[in-house]
Amino acid sequence: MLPLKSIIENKQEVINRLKVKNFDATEIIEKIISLDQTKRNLQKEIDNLRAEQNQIAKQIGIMLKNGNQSEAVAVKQKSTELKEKTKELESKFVPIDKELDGLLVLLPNMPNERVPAGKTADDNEIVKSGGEKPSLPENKLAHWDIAKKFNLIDFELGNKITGAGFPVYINKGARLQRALISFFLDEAIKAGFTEYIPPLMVNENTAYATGQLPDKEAQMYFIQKDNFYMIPTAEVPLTNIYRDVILEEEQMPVKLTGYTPCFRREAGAYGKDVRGLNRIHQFDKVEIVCITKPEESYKMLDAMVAHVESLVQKLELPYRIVKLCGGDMSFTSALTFDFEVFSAGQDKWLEVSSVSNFENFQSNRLKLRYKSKNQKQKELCHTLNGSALAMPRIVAALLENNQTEKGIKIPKILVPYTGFELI
RNA sequence: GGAGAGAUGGCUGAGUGGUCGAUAGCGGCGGUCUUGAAAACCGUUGAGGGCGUGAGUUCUCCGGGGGUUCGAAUCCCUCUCUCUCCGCCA
Repeated sequence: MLPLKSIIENKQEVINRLKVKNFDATEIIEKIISLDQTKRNLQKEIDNLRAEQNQIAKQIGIMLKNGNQSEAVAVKQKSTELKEKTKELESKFVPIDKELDGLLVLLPNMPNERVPAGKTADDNEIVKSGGEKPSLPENKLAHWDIAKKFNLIDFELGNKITGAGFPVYINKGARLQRALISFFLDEAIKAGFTEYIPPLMVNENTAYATGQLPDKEAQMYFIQKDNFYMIPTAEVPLTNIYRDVILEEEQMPVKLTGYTPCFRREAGAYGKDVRGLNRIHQFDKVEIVCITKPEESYKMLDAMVAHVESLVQKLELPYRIVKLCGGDMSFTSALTFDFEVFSAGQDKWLEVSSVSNFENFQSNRLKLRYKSKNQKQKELCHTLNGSALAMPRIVAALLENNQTEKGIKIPKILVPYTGFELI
């Protein structure tokens, strides 16, 4: 949620920047400004009335102490009248306040000035490529065939136990998965991140604070009986650790990491991208989350991108870094870099990470602030997060790119984790 | 799942209808003393909003929501959470 103050103060800039996200905010902002004005006026009136009532209540207290019963009764009447008037104003105030909130929630985050205009993923900007695409024989396989051939992942078994999109990992398939989790966590810890194992289900407040509610309700599994949501990403519980927190300046930057399974309903997903591991309902991911001072968030974004890059490099995967255009960015992001790895069996680039700076958009809802050392003022922090990394597509690319006559070669860096060099 | 107790400021913990945004202790910050530090002493120390250039002023907040009252941290209803005992259990 954009802070109201900055919307009012930089009205034109907000409108212009949101255009990059193909969002016309003109009307909403006009409405917000006028509602805010009405709200303030009402609040002023209500405050004054309440001040008067408080005054009277105090007087009555003193009168009764002094035994002036009759005097007190007379003043009570006055207060009752004021109270009715206040109630009347409040009944106007509440819906206005709600409407204002409802409108604020509709505004996406402002894209950074570096974000290119554009409508779809085709307008994204490839900022860097690395690694080399493998040259595979004609009879190369896609990962779902490799998984079957070596009995690594059983998709049908998942259908039986749960349903489509819940694969079962077996033997070296399972061990490879576990190796990757450990490797990613170790790398994050080396880079200064603190590991957490958070809950996999969250309550409504938590889901709201990171923006999954009301926006992406359909994406989450919901446990009706207890009112819990299954997390779609570790970002949700990890970031919420810092909900309603006021940090000291020297506590920043905060750097968290955590491995969790992620659960996504993917309602409406269909067609070509859903085969094998490409899009599933439950998958494993190591997430990194950072909290910084506003002036340091873009430096941190660069560091996070560099960290993720080092991971795909160590795994010897061909990759490219993509800067998302306004039209392809998420609602909450100000600047996003996606990482894609080339999966040679399918001849496809697969998105394996998305690293974003949310600036103060999330902090505003989280009420995550810091107290600066010199000026005593409290200011909203900036939050960032990224996958480092998401397993299934990494597994897909590793299986596909490393297929040889003798079997699937495990990248050197992973061997200490897997305990085998070949599948 | 059953029975009971509780939720107060960074923490501990008072407060059961009238200057209570809240006693006290600890912690934090500033100062005196000291070569420096500790101790001791003095002072200061919650969050959010409105109005005001400012000093300031005012409103709201004692787990969440609702109610009673001129007036509520204090009474009533409801929800959530925590603790203790019993049951079940990795």
